[in-house]
Amino acid sequence: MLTRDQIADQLRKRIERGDLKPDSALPPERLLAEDLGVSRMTVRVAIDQLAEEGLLVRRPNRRTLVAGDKISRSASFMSFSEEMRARGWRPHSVMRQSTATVADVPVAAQLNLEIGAKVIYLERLRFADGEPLALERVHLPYARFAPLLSLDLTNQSLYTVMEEALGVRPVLAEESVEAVLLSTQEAEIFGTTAGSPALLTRRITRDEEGYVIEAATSLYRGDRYRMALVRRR
Amino acid sequence: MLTRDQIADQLRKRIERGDLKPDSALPPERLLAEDLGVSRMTVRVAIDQLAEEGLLVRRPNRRTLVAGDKISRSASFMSFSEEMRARGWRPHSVMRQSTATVADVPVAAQLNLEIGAKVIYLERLRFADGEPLALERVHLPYARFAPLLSLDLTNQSLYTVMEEALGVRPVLAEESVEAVLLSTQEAEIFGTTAGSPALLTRRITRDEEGYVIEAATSLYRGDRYRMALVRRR
DNA sequence: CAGTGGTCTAGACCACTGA
DNA sequence: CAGTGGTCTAGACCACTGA
Repeated sequence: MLTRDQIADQLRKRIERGDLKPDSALPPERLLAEDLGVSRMTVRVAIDQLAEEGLLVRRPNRRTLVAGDKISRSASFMSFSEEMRARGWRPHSVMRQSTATVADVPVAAQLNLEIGAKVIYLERLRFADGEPLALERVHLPYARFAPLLSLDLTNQSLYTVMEEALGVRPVLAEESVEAVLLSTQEAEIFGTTAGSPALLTRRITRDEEGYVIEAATSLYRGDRYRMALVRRR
Repeated sequence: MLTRDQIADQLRKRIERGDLKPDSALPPERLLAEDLGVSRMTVRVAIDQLAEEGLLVRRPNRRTLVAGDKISRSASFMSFSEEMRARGWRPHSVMRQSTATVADVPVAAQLNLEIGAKVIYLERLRFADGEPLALERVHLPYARFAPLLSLDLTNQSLYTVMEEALGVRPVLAEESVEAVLLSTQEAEIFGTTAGSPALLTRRITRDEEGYVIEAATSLYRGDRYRMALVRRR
């Protein structure tokens, strides 16, 4: 039996191959269901999934359209490594710090821990195509993530390691983004000049159960990085 | 018969009233369906809707949870006025320019028009609690939006006017965000100093049919504004 | 008017959880 | 093991679109 995901994959491939052209209409749902030997509801959830990704555009009472070329993909979040690869840049990292320490007031509040509770602190300088692009500072609860300290995180996505080694899936991130100027110290790390513009993002990430698993800040060079996102209404 | 939306509203109210407490489990879907006299599938789409908004947290094979207090709402986009009111600030605007002009190469590319096609240009300085916060520049296709030029947009949300006066609903926005420094001219408009950090967002907005309805850039003072967003994975 | 997506029903079977 | 969410079926009726 064909599942929702298999049907979505099939449609995705047809679009990528060009069988279904941008701005053209999809066949009627009832016809797709019959051709694929599934019920119409199953076709609908597959279409919903692709519409959510931005590949298809639903129009009430009219056929669903294949999205135009320029609509970019979903608003889901990616790790630094994933994002850089998606943009065609080669990522690598230098680990500057990786220690166990204790939570001060702001960190405790962000991670929902007691003040003084053990936490892990990671600081990585992240490169794209050999150039330093972002300085990332992450706090994690020690109780859940102690094993991370003995793993090599230099060139691995933190989210991938969390998932594969600890079975923890980050699913929701609340982020804020602001514009700041680089301090002398920060400029030195990037090899640029103090007072250059930079994007500072703060992120609180939660797992499937809604528990906070990470409080992170990332400082991106303003002259090299632009954040992209898709919003819906 | 109860619909998906009515069921979602009912659950939303129960959560707001505190009948359903944060971090507690929702009743089983089968029980809710029976109590409400609807089928389980209908209950499920209502729950999906609230989970999408961040009010509920689904857990496979376990009861759905009411989200904890701190999880913020959806990642949908808002107009400047809507966003300011949501943050508890009083918005107002000064219209600096509102003219018909012709599309140059970048504007034509963004709006999917021929070079030289007629477009509307709006430039507004936007205030929060009496302080200048953002400089917004918008291009719209003249063919669809000519009536806007004769309306008062000084203190109205552009999206509200589009919807109410023209029946056009903005539903999808592709945005990019970067950090820049204010030029002497821009600093003068804000009444601050050149070289201050600022957030520059570029936005392409589409209607329900996927047509581009707006190409906008907004320049936010970095010392006063922080962008907030929620990402999912 | 036929075509089409939006929504709903009343079941069914599955995989996973946790006592 | 019972409880539970995830997925699917094979229909049904509705409202809107556009010829």
